[in-house]
Amino acid sequence: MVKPQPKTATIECRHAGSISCVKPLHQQLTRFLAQADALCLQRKQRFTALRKQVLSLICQSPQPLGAYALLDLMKESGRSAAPPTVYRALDFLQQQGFVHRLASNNTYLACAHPQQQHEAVFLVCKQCGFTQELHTDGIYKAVGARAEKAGFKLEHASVEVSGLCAGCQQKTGVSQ
Amino acid sequence: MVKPQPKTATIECRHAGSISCVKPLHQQLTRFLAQADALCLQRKQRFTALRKQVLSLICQSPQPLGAYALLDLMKESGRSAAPPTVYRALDFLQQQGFVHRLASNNTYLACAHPQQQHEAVFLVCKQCGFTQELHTDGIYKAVGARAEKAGFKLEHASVEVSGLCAGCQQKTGVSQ
DNA sequence: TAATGTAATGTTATAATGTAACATTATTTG
DNA sequence: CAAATAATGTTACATTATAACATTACATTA
Repeated sequence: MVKPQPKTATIECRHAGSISCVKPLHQQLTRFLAQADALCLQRKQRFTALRKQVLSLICQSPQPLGAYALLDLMKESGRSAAPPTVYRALDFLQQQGFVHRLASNNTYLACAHPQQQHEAVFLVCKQCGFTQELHTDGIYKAVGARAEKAGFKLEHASVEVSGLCAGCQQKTGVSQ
Repeated sequence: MVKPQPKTATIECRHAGSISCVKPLHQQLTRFLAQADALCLQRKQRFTALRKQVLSLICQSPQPLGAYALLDLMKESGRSAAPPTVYRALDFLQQQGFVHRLASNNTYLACAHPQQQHEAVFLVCKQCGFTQELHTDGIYKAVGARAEKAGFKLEHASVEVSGLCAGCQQKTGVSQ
């Protein structure tokens, strides 16, 4: 996938912490890494160079990255790496809530709100790959209520939406 | 508890067609296949022996099946098959809306309501693999509204919930 | 600080999932 | 029937992910 350059997210919200969801994450890289560092310290987890590099690469990418794309980037930057290395780092980063995995296309992206537990909705543009993370209580409440009604104990819910982002609609939608 | 439905003893929900969402699909196999057959005829699509076998196997499984599990079942039943064969059949069945694919665990399951276009919510038990397909307008309306607000043109939404089904909660949850 | 235990990473090999490309067979249509 | 199209067979390979074990880094404490 992926050719045209993505637009940036334009979602307004007010979360704790120093990361803004309005500004693209790669423009706040230092801040994002510092926050991860602080959270690890607080949680007595080790934010090693490897983990930091992986998070940094994901953070700098305009689109979510696959594990092997990540591996290639690591090699380019001089660090030899094999699949288990990157998968382990990804596991850690997911556990800490710093990245999410998109099951619909096997990619990973930085989480805009690593401070708190949350569930998110992802809007994945099938044209350019740009992915927005939305936080919406309403949807998860509805899912939770529906699950409970079915006697099901919800542990994790994943909502992934495929379609066209605003930018790509303009580019491809005019002819129709 | 299921509300008593008006008329036709075998149909216990309000959907068009002859398939009940209350009764397990494998207990209505013949009917399910007949319906798929009828829909294909109507749509001028070919419901070949291969496609029928794949749908039948999926339908008979209590849990969603992976493509390679399906392949094994086909081999057991005497038909030699290679991956592209089963993937092509799955593609067709998905296009016709007879099966869904679960991205969260790369499996396929029969659709309880192949008659109409719909979006579904899947409750996947991480213990036993049993998966329920729910239809809930509310959730999809909420997702759609949220996407629209973000200027995103929704084409497909996938909602997959992981947790414990009622049965497995009893088995594993007693100590708590 | 040396000894020890644990966590993290390196390394090799392989499993699991999915597709490209082209050959062959079956079905439909002129 | 011939020709076109659709479906399936077949080979090879791409992509995604993990198992198993070796090594290194870090932390603890005697």
